[in-house]
Amino acid sequence: MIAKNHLSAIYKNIAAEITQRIYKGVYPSGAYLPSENKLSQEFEVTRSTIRKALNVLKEKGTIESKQGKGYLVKELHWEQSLLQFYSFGQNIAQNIENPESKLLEHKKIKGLKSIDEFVSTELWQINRLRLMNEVPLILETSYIPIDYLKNFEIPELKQDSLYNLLKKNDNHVVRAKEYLEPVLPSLNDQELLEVKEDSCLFQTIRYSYDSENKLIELRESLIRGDHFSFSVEMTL
Amino acid sequence: MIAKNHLSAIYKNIAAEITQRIYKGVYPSGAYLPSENKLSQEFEVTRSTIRKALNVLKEKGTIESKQGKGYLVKELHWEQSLLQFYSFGQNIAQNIENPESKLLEHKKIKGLKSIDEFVSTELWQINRLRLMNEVPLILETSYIPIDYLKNFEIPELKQDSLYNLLKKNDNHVVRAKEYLEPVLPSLNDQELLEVKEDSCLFQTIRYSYDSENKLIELRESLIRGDHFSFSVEMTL
DNA sequence: AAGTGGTCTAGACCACGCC
DNA sequence: GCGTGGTCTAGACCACTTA
Repeated sequence: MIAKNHLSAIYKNIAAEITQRIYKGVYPSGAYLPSENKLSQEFEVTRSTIRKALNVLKEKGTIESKQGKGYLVKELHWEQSLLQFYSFGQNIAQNIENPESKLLEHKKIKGLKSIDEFVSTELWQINRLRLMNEVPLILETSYIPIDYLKNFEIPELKQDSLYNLLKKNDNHVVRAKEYLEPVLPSLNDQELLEVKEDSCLFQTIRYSYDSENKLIELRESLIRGDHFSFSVEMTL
Repeated sequence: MIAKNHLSAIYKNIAAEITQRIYKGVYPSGAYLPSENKLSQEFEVTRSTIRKALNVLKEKGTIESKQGKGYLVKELHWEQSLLQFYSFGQNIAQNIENPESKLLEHKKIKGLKSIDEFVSTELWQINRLRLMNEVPLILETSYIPIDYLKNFEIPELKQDSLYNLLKKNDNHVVRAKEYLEPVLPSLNDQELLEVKEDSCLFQTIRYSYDSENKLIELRESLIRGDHFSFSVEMTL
């Protein structure tokens, strides 16, 4: 039951409740939410209050409204949100074609000195190479506590995304922060990404957290700067 | 007068009209808009329709609502929006301290081959160095058609921002797109930014357009990657 | 006390998708 | 035709700011 609490508006409580249900899988991604009318009956408010609540989720990109159909729970929405800033080339909005992912290595390590949260945590280290049209573009290294990824089968990684695997282990990423820096490739990077020693790369580091604010993945990516570019657009 | 046109919702037309008034200076930045009640009288709609229109501008960052006071027209909001992605260092949210701007050079050039819009346009080329706490951080080169910046006095540049100068010449930037790439510094860059040849930089290229979609500034910035980092945060 | 934005109600009509 | 989301109205009460 949603409390009528004047310290925080009702629509915010409803938005939080619906978000929780999405986390917990009551409203699974790919499915539609109950209609505005049904939700307004359940929460005993008018349709406009429900609309205001749903609008909160819509702005965050958690759901998407389709006239005549309903509210669709989006999958991986936040990962796409991060990716929307990347584009290929400068003016061309090319589509992602023939994406491919090669698993280079996976092993257990005892911890990461440089990351406070992972200093003494047993981790999976997973190295992958991402290609597009057979051109190597991104070199990824993920670190995930083994506790969060107990059922880990190699073939799954080739088909499923890491986030889906985490989901199956009941770990839901709800917040992520990503940092970008320009770097030069190491010898190993040069070989794998097929670039020269003087061609700069983007290095991104992404921290992914669950709803309890625990770090569940650290991902370092090296991205070829000659094929990717980061872009931001602003309109008054 | 706002037409009741069912091809596009009324609130969108009102939002566009108010945006135009902000462009034209009817509602200058730093001032408050007329109240919701007054606007609903003028446009002959209910308060909720006005609120929906104002919400469009609020989401874009054009205006800001303050309970009990009104809607404040923000200044340079889009430039701040671009800047919000930059941060100093990785985890520290340091403030910008002792900012300084050195005018290195300014001259007229006959055009830029690499930019279609500027191939045969007489341009101002303005080179500036930005420092923070006496550390050189950003090397900027701006190209502006001389037609758009007729009254150009050197001392003004030291105090006023380029956008304010353009505004005084009745050129209002309403849209900008910025691209980011990792690059290595040239010899000249190394000297000015005080970095070594193997320390990577961010190169950003920003295109600024006015309301008629004319390119009014091209700005290339070289940013020290060891002091700046780009970051994006996403929340479900 | 008066004016402002923030929230919420109850009801209406429209445009879209599907059967 | 029916259910869905999208828009709009008319009015109420609240919280905040300023005088």
